Amino acid sequence: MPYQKYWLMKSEPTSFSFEDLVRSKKSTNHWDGVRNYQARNYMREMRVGDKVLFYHSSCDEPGVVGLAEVMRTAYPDHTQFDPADVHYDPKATRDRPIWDMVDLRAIKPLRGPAGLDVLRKTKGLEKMVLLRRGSRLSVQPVSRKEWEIIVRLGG
DNA sequence: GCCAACGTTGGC
DNA sequence: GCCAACGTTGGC
Repeated sequence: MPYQKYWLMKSEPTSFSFEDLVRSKKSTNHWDGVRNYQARNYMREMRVGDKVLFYHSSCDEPGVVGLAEVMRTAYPDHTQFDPADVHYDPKATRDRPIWDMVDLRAIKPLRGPAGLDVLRKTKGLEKMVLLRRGSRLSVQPVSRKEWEIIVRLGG
């Protein structure tokens, strides 16, 4: 396998939670709805086997709740073509898709969820994209060390 | 290409 | 619900 990378992906648990991923067939599902170019471009960099921190946002306890891995590299997000979908993009066509998604498989939940408050206080995570002021990217790169620290936090 | 207005994100 | 920070849009 080529060089393996680490990522963090945000989801609002009310729309799609880590538990939803676990309950999916083969614990695998597609990650649709990304509508930000930088986040999309990061997804395009993903390779099968890359590891992902699954983050819950806009909820009572925001934080990393589970580990996942990339099962399929970027391919067109079907929701961009569907006028009935909230993520519909009239500028996208089947011939010229704009937005991509990847498939993820749940590896395991973190026993002690690594809450945002905890992450902020944890040594070695000072430079995490997630913790940068004003950072809103829903798909972000994570360093190997950051990954290891957070996995250790989660037991 | 500038930039004001507007929309979205996401913690609190 | 508030609001800071950021991204996008569109007139010029």
